[in-house]
Amino acid sequence: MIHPTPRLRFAPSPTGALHLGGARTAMYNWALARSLGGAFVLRIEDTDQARSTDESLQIILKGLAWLGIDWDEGPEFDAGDRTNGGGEFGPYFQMQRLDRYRETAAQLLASGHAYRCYCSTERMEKVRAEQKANKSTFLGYDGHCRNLTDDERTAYEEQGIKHNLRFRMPVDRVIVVHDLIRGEVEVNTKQLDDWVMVRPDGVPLYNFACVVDDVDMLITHVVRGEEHFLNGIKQNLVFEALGHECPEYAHIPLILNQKGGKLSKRDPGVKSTLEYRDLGYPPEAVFNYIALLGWGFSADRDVFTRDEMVAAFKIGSVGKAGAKFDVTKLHWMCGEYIRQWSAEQCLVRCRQWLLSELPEESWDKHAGWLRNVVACYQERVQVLSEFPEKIQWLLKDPELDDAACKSIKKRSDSKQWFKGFADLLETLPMAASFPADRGDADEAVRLPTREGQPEPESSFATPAALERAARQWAEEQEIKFGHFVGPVRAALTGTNKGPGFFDVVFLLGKEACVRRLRKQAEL
RNA sequence: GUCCCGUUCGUCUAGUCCGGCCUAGGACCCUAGAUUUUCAUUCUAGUAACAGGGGUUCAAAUCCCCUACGGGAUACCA
Repeated sequence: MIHPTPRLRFAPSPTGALHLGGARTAMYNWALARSLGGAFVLRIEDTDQARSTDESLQIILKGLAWLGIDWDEGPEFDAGDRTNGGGEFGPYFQMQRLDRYRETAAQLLASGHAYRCYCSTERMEKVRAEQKANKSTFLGYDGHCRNLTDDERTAYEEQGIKHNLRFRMPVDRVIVVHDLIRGEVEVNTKQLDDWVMVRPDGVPLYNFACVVDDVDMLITHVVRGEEHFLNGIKQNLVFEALGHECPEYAHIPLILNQKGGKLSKRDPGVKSTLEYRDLGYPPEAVFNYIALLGWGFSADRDVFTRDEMVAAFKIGSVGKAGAKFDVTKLHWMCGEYIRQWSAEQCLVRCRQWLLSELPEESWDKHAGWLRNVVACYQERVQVLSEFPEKIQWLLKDPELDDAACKSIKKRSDSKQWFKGFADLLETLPMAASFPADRGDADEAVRLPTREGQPEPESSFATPAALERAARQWAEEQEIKFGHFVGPVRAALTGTNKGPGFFDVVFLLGKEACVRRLRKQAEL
């Protein structure tokens, strides 16, 4: 048997956000395509005209691009570093493929696989209600128009009644499908009704359009959510009616919310993909996390790159059970990625969150200082949107929080220390405070200060120089260094958390340190 | 109602296909300790699971059956 080029597709309908479940489906398709050396196609299923919007389309495209899921064929999209889309099997919007559906529908009508149905929505509702009332084991179309005579059809037409097209399902036939995840599953067509392929207005419905496109686009593998499992059976029969072989199917379980229920927009922590972007989640981390929902990279590793995932990905090893979404682990994963970056990389990534608090010009003017600020918080944040709040104390004199007040009150000598330490700082060649020009103070110093690193040389007081001066002073004053740091940090930063004490003093600069110490000394 | 799928630490999972290497491994969370000027990071240690019941077998998390529970489907949505 000839093995065709693997071609996979993700086929979203642009009727809303790309939530993480959809993103994961796209990712599994993408990963399988990449690992097989095949093509990844993005097809837009916009036949539900009432709900499809261009806005949703853009959200989906941006969401995929943000996660680094690139497509070989599909809508064209400029992702900055590359252009996705295009391709010779287009158009990739279903509403632009109506001719193909029309042709194929005519073919199926002619071959008897489809028939015209004149039943009204009202009648269908009534049939359905009766079936429920009778506790029927079968719910669905009753086949009213399945065997209409020509005369009956003509009569309907003459009354001006529009028809839709239904697929004639085989009666009582067992369909065996081989699913890459579920294995062999048997379904009896008794469960399925004659479903609608084409609406009265000529617009096709999902199960029909999907097959026509999968045939035309030479799709070889279909990876999608398990809510489509039964659709797979219906589609199977359309492929058969059309004389084509079925693609391989893989139905992946859904992502569940923390309670084990279906993911919905109301669930906390379960948002549209772009919301994660806007909250400063690193895309690599989100990618990594959702890959893990239903799949294991290896027995002892959870953190891996896109390339590593592609190399390791096997669709058959995706689990059959639904996975619950755990925001806490996502957050841990984010922190893990942020810590992997160099300080410089982190700075660039943080740009928008820093500039939300700072004048644009400070990006260049205080480049070194910002680099050091970011570096000090790199191991203290999990999402980048934490930055604005974290750096407030550097920008304006802080209100003291409870822990800070407590820390100051704990030592009866606090206020004397503030005054004395302020006096000391005034004698040192310290860098100025933001927004004043700090000269090249930040050029030589690379924060955070770590044990054992060589001491930088600078005409300014470095954290190491500050520490020497402070320790010596404390010794002369017979102050226990450990006692002194807590209250002073509180006075300087307004809290008892944060970077190393001398990094704090260094970053804050002379004027602000002295001002805050004297202010607290007098309260 | 009917049909399909599932169920390993609180959570994500490894192991299940081809029963013995499983006194069930890793990660998140939590707890304790170490390091530290705080917080964080880092490191060490600890708690914690084969849904229940029957079989088959010398041997079952792994195979079979039943029950319970969960998810999905049952649209002129996708």
